Amino acid sequence: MGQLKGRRARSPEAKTARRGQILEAAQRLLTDADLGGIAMDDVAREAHVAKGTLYLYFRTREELFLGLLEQAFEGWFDELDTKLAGGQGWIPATALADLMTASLGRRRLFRRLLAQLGPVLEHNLEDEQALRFKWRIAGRLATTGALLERRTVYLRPGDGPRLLLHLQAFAAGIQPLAEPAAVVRRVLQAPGLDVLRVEFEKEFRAAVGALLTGLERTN
Amino acid sequence: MGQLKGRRARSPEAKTARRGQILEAAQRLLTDADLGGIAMDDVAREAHVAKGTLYLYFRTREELFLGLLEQAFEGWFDELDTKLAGGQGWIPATALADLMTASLGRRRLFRRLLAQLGPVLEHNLEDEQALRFKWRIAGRLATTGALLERRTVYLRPGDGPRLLLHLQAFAAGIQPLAEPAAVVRRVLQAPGLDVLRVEFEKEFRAAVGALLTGLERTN
Amino acid sequence: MGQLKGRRARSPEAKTARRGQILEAAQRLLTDADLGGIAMDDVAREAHVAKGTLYLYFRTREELFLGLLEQAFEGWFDELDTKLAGGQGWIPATALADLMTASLGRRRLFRRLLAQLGPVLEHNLEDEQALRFKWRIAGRLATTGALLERRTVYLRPGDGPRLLLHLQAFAAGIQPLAEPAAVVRRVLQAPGLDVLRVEFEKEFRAAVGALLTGLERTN
Amino acid sequence: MGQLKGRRARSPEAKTARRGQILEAAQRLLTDADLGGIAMDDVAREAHVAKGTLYLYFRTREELFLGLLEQAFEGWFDELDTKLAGGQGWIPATALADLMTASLGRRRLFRRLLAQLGPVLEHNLEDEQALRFKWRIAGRLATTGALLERRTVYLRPGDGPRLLLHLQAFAAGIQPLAEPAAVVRRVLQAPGLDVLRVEFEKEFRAAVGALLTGLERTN
DNA sequence: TATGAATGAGTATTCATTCAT
DNA sequence: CATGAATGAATACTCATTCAT
Repeated sequence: MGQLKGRRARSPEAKTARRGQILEAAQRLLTDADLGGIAMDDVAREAHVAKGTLYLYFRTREELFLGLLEQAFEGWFDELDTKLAGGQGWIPATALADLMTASLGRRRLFRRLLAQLGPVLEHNLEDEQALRFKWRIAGRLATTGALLERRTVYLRPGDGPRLLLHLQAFAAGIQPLAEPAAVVRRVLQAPGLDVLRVEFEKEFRAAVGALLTGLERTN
Repeated sequence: MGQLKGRRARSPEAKTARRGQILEAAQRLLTDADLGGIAMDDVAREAHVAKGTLYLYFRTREELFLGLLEQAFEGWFDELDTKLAGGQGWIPATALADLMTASLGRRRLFRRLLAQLGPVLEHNLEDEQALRFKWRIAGRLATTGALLERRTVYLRPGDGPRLLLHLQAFAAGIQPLAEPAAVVRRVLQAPGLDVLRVEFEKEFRAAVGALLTGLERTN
Repeated sequence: MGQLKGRRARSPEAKTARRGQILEAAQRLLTDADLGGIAMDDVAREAHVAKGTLYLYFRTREELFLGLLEQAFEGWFDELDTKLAGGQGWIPATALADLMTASLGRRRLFRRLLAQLGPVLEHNLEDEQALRFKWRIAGRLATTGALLERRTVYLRPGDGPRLLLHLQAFAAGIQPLAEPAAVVRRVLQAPGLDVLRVEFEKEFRAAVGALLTGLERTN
Repeated sequence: MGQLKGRRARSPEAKTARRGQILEAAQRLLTDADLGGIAMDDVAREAHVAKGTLYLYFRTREELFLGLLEQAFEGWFDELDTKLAGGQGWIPATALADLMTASLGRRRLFRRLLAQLGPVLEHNLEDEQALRFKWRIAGRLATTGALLERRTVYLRPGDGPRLLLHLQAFAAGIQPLAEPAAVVRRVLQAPGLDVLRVEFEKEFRAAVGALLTGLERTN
């Protein structure tokens, strides 16, 4: 784990640890606050690190939070890989829908970051960082997607990664409806607005269930 | 229509016209720039209006852009209503997928705003404004959703509005992938990143096609 | 009285009435809010008049509130004149101190405006307005001051107006201590800050009592 | 003293020095301009510091200027303490009036800030700041007031602090008459307005002289 | 490496005043 | 006279980023 608090990080491991320490701090803050409401100052304070130190590990604010999203992506892919590689036989559409709903339902931070990817996170990045990120995602998409294809009948070559992409897109799109801003949350109590009171897992499961069923029946 | 250029807007129609003039200006700016990159100064200049005038028609920046989104929503619902009320008989899943893909494919601004709804737009609003907006959406969701149910066999009561909600969520989620920030666009040229080079209509059609097929076969 | 609400003010009386209507509105607002917290919009609304109308009767915001102060000054002088001209014989120092304390103690608005005279009110005025105001004050200072001299033994020629000037200055100086801003009011609850918890009438009476006694004994 | 010009202030002393540098700049500006006419931009420029730096040392504009007033208060109390503790024997009323007039007569900035205390300075403060300020004042009021009581026969216990409070209130009240806004200064040249052409030291001395004489004769 | 003081561009919002109707 | 849209100057404050120590 490379325990360090105020010490200097000289070894590569120590540096990785410090990087992680910062990301964890950011993650903690994001549990309660919106991305837009978190300043670098806050992250530094939460990480028990000086503000300047942040910039030793991340070139920009966006890179920092993108790092968080990357981590979240990895976690998701890891889980899927485990689940998919662990089992045997074909996974029926409904089971897969359940699996996906569960994995994304649990990952609130992931969903929240996902929803900010385009509007916020992918700005102010060096080409290099953006490339690294995209490469990483593409790679895991390929791997996990392949795994997905292997465990299903209804996914044709190339459909695995694509499905994953669609799922995360849908999750990103549902998220703001499921966890709206404070004003909206308050306002949605009003009668007649039931349609807009959305629960992530319910809607996600429904839509993804239909989608997978559709693929199953078609192919 | 209350044509006015530099004149003062005294009549209700003239005021509505001026409001529209501002919204159009904002819309024009949004074609090229990100929401985050547009200052009130810019809108004022583009609308040939003083900055203070903006605040005569919109209480906050967010309200202004939310107004734009509302307009876009209305436009979408209008089109769907026309299409759905105009025809006869049941619409098969594939036809509906085509219809939806077309209507959303054409509405780039709508998609872009949709993607910013949660992260940006729904902050700094008065309860009153938020409520008005949500009410409006809920109302049209109900109407158009009902129309949808009437023209399909596979949509059960309540599924119409819900489907619309899912579609816009999916559109919002796909959008940032289809039109990423400049850095990302550049970077995606790299080989091996094909999966991430996403075209809105293609992906949307595929997913929605499957989804509707799924519903069709299930119900 | 020149009853008018939305009607036009053509006759001089009607115009004066409308002017009064505006001043009354401003006065009403000043009861609860700080001068700095009252916008021309507010005055207009309270006076049931359009904003532009305000500028038909007062050239600037400052002139409006200076008008209020002038009115308050007149009221004060009127009262003093009545009291002083009404009685007979010499007024002892203590009686005069009581009289003055009472008359200023009752005039909260006057005191509040007085405290803003220099910092705020006397800016953004045309020479003409400033002159008119000062002339008016000087005139009444002279009259009432003379009255004061006539009813006292210890005031020598010229001391009357001067005393009045000193009294209003002291009132203006005490006022912010007696009615501090909200934060301060809250904070003054803390123990050890008793010296700063000031009651206007008490302090004013004490100081003025001593002052007048001093004059009485000296002259 | 922590001499620094463009250097960074890391040590506590250096930080105090920088704070002082900012206050001095504000002070310099206040010599010619009204509080209301001084923007944070101006202070920053005058202090040769970036605007943001101001907010490293003062939370709000009000806090900055309140800091100035506090400093001025301290200076006044310091002088009084020196004068009062330095001498021997009882101070007669006239001598005390002279002393007070001199000390306040010299402190133009103090008087000007004093006159703005209520209307402007004590807004937009955190409770903490307000409390600190009031505590400080109360403390020095107590000390210097006690000193005052020790050197006089006519001040009874508790009258010392109170007298000081009255004196500064009177100074604050006279100040705008003695140094009115430009318009007024111009206008006061007119004949018949002699009463309003006020010289601080003269009026202050007269009133305070009487007041102290009154106390002397009474007690 | 780490620090945290310093920077300064960036901006939404307010509001007295004007002027077209 | 009255109205109330329109104006646009004015400004405190934030915060990502830099850089002296």
